[in-house]
Amino acid sequence: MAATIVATHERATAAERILRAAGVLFRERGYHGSSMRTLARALRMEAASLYYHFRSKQEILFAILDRTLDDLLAGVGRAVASADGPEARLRAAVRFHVLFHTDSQHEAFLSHSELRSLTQANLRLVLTRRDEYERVFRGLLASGVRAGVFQVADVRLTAMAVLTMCTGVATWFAEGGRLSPEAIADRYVEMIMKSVKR
Amino acid sequence: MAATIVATHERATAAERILRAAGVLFRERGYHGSSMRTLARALRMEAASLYYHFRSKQEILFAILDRTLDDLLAGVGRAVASADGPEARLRAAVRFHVLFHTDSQHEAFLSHSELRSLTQANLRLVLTRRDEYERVFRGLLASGVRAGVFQVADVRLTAMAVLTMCTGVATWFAEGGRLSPEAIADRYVEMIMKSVKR
DNA sequence: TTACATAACGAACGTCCGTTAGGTACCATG
DNA sequence: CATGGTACCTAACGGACGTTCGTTATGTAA
Repeated sequence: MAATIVATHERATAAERILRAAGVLFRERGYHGSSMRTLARALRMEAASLYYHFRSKQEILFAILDRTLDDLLAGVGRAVASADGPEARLRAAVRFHVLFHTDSQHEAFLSHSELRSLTQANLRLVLTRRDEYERVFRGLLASGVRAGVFQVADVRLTAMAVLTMCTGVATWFAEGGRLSPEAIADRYVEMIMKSVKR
Repeated sequence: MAATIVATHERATAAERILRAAGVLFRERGYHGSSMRTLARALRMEAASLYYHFRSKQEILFAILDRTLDDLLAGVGRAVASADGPEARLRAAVRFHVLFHTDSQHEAFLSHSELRSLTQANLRLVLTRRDEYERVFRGLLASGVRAGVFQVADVRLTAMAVLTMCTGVATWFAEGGRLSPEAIADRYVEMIMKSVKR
């Protein structure tokens, strides 16, 4: 999962190391609260050197969100394809969504909290694909309702509720905490399935 | 609800008008993305004049979060006191929580997204009271489990799931949108009760 | 050896930042 | 009518910001 940004290895390219560090920094202090000098310091380089790899600070933020959406869309596609029937598919999609938010915690958090720091053009690009992602969940809920296995008052609202609930995991999850990502995912799946089942 | 920050009236004090405008601005551009000059412009004054009412930019942020927590704690207290039994109490608390996040959308959003912009001392103060708020929901869930009306695998995790799900409303709610705050609250209450009931 | 690519550097640019100092109208009250 | 607080103003401070510049060190292929 989250294969596009590898980076934890030392053999990652400079651009990947920059994106990884920027993800952590932006998440901790926010986009406007982080300076190119601080980011450079974390990477043991000078601020000017960052401009060899990226044209601007904005481009770094956009690259993070863009890759995150790549991973989200590819991941949910794989999850849905791996299962049969609305119930199993929703389970797989929710499970993926939660695990993604523990796995790529920083980047996932940014995808929601720093949309406001994108230029209008970049925001449009990101929102279009985020919509696409949300449509997957609306589709799963709707087909479950049609099949008579789900009962939800409002597909659109339920999809938002499910997504924001799981997305919230990125705001409080702590590595090495009481519950493992898998345990959290399992319990979230159960809570959600109980809520949407007929 | 949310009576502490009145302000929509023209008869609000200058300090209240500043907090109200700062809430909107910080939410739109973030704390570090908003300057005292921009805030002043929105209020048709000069940046220096803000310092007559507040000692610093940080004090403005803290005042917003502090008042928001006042309102949250007082509101959930009233909600819980207005009902009898774990089920009715949880319903009332959830309903309040959702309505608060549509009502005081900007301030509520900040209470989660701009914690990172607080000084350490201010953060400690805010987190202590946020913990207190979360404990209310954990308490409601636990007493429902003890009474045999709820069945949840993990009280702590379920409380976080419920809270972040409702909190998320502040991220997407739009005034004059498809659903009224009351309709959203009602449906959220139903989804949650269905998920936690035995 | 020549030629070019890669990846970094330190210094400087103009701009904006949060904040402070000092001044000035406008009141209400003596 | 004088006084003093209230609520704002203009001007300025030092510092940090994103970014650009010219330069350098190293590697690699012809």
